[in-house]
Amino acid sequence: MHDSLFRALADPTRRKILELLTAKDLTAGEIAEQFPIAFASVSHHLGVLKAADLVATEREGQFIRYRLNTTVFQEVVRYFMTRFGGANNA
Amino acid sequence: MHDSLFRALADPTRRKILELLTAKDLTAGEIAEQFPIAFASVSHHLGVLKAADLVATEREGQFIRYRLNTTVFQEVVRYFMTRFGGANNA
DNA sequence: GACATATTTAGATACTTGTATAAATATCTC
DNA sequence: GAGATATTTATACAAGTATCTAAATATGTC
Repeated sequence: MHDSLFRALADPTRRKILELLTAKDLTAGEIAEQFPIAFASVSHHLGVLKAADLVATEREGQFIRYRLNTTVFQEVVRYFMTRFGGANNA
Repeated sequence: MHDSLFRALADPTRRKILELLTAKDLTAGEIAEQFPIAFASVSHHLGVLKAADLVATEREGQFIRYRLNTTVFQEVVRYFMTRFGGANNA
């Protein structure tokens, strides 16, 4: 269940994309500009992030705007807090 | 810097190992028993977790005991809290 | 030191994945 | 609808990885 989520977070380009989106929502092109790789490659990463539900999209005319899905991040934090955040073994 | 950490978390077997270690410290053999894969494969996963500093080891005679390194988990939570936990864009 | 147990390391293989280029789809403007 | 811009999808390929078996290392016991 968490699998696509953690796999999505495993790539540094994708984590960078997420960090960019914390500042403000961005179109696919605005995101792709920030990276030295091909637009299609960034698009692939965006697809992975979307499949993991880490981002959501909305079409705006020719553009597709990406935004963070903060709900899922809360789930990630909850995952770590519940499993690893409590009292530790001796 | 976080790279080995997130890559380590990307595999479900490794996450399961971490969860086992939340209950109590375990030897490599005790961990390996829990999985349907070869001992050597589990050993490989343990090596990845150790390289990511998610676990620490201590030799006990013939055995090697693994324990969680909770400090790193706190760093993970902090990563998410600082970057994605705050107020969101409109 | 020889043998048994515990664990890791080495080498091989199948699978996954990140990237590229090229083609396809979608929207806008004329 | 033709052409331009924005984005995704298809295909291919190189690099990474999860797993296996076999060999190597480390410790304990005799």
